[in-house]
Amino acid sequence: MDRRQQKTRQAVFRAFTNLLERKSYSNISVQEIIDGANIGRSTFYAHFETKDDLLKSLCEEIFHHVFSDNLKKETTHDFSACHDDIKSEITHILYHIQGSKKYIKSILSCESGYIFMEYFKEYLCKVFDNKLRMQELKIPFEYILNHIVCDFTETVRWWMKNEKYSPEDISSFFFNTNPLAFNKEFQF
Amino acid sequence: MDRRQQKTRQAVFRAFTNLLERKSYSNISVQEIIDGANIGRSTFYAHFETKDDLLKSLCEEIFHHVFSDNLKKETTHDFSACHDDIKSEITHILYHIQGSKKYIKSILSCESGYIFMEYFKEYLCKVFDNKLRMQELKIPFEYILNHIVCDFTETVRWWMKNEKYSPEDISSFFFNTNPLAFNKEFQF
DNA sequence: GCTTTTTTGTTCGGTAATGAACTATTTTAT
DNA sequence: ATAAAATAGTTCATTACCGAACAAAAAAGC
Repeated sequence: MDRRQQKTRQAVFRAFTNLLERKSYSNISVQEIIDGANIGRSTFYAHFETKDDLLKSLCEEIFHHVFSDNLKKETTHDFSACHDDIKSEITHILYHIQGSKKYIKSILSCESGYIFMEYFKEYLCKVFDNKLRMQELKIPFEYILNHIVCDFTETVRWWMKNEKYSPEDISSFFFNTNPLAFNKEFQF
Repeated sequence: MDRRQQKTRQAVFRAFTNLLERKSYSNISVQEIIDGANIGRSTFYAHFETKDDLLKSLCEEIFHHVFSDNLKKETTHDFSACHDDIKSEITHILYHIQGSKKYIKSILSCESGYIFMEYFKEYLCKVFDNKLRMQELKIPFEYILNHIVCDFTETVRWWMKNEKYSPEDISSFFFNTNPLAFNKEFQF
């Protein structure tokens, strides 16, 4: 991507998250973002259609960073290594989330958090989809998937407000409260 | 000035001074500055002819900031207020120098310091020129002017290495070691 | 010495940013 | 309720930035 576009995008994202730290999403005007990013009016609209579009783009930027390795791995379909170490993969994701902490915390601090959570779940569905055990279950697979995904997103939201824990800690909490979903020995 | 030019200039100045903190002026390549500023090659040369030109521009930027109020005041030729409170004017300049401390320290840290000092003296000559008492002196006026200017620049250089002093402190040191030059009662 | 690599400085067609002007919509104030 | 002010979103001619390619000089390696 052109260096100028990259700079503009980053400037807008930075201005936007800085504003989100101080005021809620709906109270932020496009003009404030433009001023904060120190760009021209038409430049903003060349990149983003609306404020909602900006939020969506920022979420996608974050997810692309957080899940980049995982989604790449999925395309290779390395089925043998697919099920072997889910926990380390989750820990890995949590490390990336820790790296994007500043952005995520800003977004989660107000109404925009809802949008973020919904997009987050979409991505997580792809990640967990073929990680869960495939045995026939007494409970519908979609229910289990939704259960795990929601649990994970809420875990992350909680983590962002309780920063004293490491990715390993969080990973441990998550797997200890969901032993059955990833364990082939048991069944729901 | 166009917003893009402003950004580019600031990016180059920032990259340049960051480099000056880590390595000496002559060991810094134009390419390093370009990379640090994250701009295109041709963009750098659209702003600055050479590395020396960049240094000169940075000095001028600093002096414009440090002396902006004083040079403005001079154009008005407010002769009555001109001689009345030199000390507060010097203190004011020292406050501005304190504000540009980061840049100045970087430049002074190596060979580029020599260039800075020479430009600095040029500006200071204009400031002190009509501040010194105009009586006929046993010593040539130009000698006194050079004496004061050099003393002040060296004072600033010393200050940049001994940051524990306030502008008021430095101003006091300076005037206490040069009582005669500004005092109408005495003569060299 | 010589070759190779790095750095410097220039050129230019293509692209993104600019800002001012404009309309339309929403907020705020009175 | 209505006027005024702020915000949203569009358009377009102008300008700065980009990057790749180029030649030339300097530095480094052998």
